[in-house]
Amino acid sequence: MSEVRVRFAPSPTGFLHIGGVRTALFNWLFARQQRGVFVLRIEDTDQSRSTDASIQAIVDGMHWVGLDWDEGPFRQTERMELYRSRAFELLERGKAYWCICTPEELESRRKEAEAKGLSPRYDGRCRNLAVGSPPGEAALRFKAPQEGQIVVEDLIKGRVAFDTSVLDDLIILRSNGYPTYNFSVVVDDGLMGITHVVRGDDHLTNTPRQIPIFEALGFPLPHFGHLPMILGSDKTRLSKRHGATSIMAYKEMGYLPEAMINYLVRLGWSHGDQEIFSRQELIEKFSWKNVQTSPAVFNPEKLLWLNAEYIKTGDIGRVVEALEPLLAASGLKAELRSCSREWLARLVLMVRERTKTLVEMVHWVGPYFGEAVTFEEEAAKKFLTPAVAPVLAKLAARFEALPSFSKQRWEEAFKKLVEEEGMKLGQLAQPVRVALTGRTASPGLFEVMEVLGRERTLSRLRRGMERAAEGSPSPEKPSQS
RNA sequence: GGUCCCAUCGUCUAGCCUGGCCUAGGACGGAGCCCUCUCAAGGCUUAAACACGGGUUCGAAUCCCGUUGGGACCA
Repeated sequence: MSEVRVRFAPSPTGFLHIGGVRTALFNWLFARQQRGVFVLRIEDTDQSRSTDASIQAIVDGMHWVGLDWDEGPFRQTERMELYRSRAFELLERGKAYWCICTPEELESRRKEAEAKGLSPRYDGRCRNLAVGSPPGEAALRFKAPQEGQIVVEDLIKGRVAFDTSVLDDLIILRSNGYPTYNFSVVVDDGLMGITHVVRGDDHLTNTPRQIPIFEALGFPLPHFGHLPMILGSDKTRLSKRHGATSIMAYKEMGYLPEAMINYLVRLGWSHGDQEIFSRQELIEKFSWKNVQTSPAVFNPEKLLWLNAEYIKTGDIGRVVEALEPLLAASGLKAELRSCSREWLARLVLMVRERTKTLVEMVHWVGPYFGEAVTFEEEAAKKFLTPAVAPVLAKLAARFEALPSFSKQRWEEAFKKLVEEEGMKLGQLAQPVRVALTGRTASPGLFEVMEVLGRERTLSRLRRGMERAAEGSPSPEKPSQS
């Protein structure tokens, strides 16, 4: 058994696309499962705007989702001589020929053919001309087979047959000396010893064009697999209109890479009813047989759900680690330095089940840093009213009488006071919540106190009481009962 | 236009290869109820699909043909 070698060959378009990540993922999973080699190759031949920055974007994206490669990144623009020499080799061996038809001629003949209802293929005019050294502008064409069938045993689609009559003699080297896509791909896949070419569905019809080139070049034929496309909600190709398509945009939106991978792998692949997979499980269970043949619609809501799952059930250290840079970026650098990892983990543990993204988590976690609270005006206006100020004062006094924080004891004290005042639990809970967090929504009150600690709980309670005593600064009359 | 691919709830999918276990299962999202100091989470319940038409067969989501509808590629 020879070693499995697969590749991911994106073109640098400025960022790494979600569809690309899925293609990379399937290749990567197969490579890791088979203990093979995963090659990264940048297909930048006709990308005049291909820059180091867009290659970096691909590398960064791959790093973020944790898809590591064993060889590369190779750049096609650095391999031009390879393509040229292989093209000339085909010329020498009579498998390619110079075509001196000008683009204008080709265009007019194409239109003519179309008008007659024929397929607009190259008519092979220069095929038997045997042009020696070309006088000026000329392209090199491959002599495609003219009879029989080309059968692709696709890993995913099964057997697909093409009639060679649909193939024309395609250009392999343009008159400007640049190789065409179909040629450079074959040279690379052949030279790199790729055993399984797995790529997007959109290349399926390129395959019968490429197979004869593999053969002419004397390369062993790899296996082929064509993955169905990822579509947007309107069933058209996924694009910016459907939301973010760059993988890094999801990092910025607070998604965990493991959630991203889990979502993407289920888009076109399944293992029974299982929804959640660890990376190791994926490597073990992945199989081409279970890859879907039909396209899939990208569903941001399910991705969001998965992200929430990973946030609330994932390893806490891992979640904290992913959150920290976002916290630092939100202006909490100093606070982050002065708090302990244990305390931060407790805080994250407290809020994680109410946040679906890390960005949401940053918002949820905000009130627990620093001494003072920032009241949300609406919340303060509604719940910190003069009427509750005395009760808040009593509560603070009772807590203060307790020597140290105890969740249970404080809760008892709280409930006792509620009872004595003839209130409902919620009537006091909300003002206290606003006093402690500045907001109307938070984790359980006593958990909040625990994370805040005795001193901050007390001082925030007093501050809330003051604010309540001041009453609403606006002239509006409170209308709530 | 030619060639090729595809078709199960709104979406991701199981089942299809190797017909009967399918009055079609799971998940997201939706609806309702429960829990509840708020917000979540959680629990329970529920609506929702085999594109259509022919065949083959005792029996078809599953096999065959066609139609329709999507998509890709070549220009």
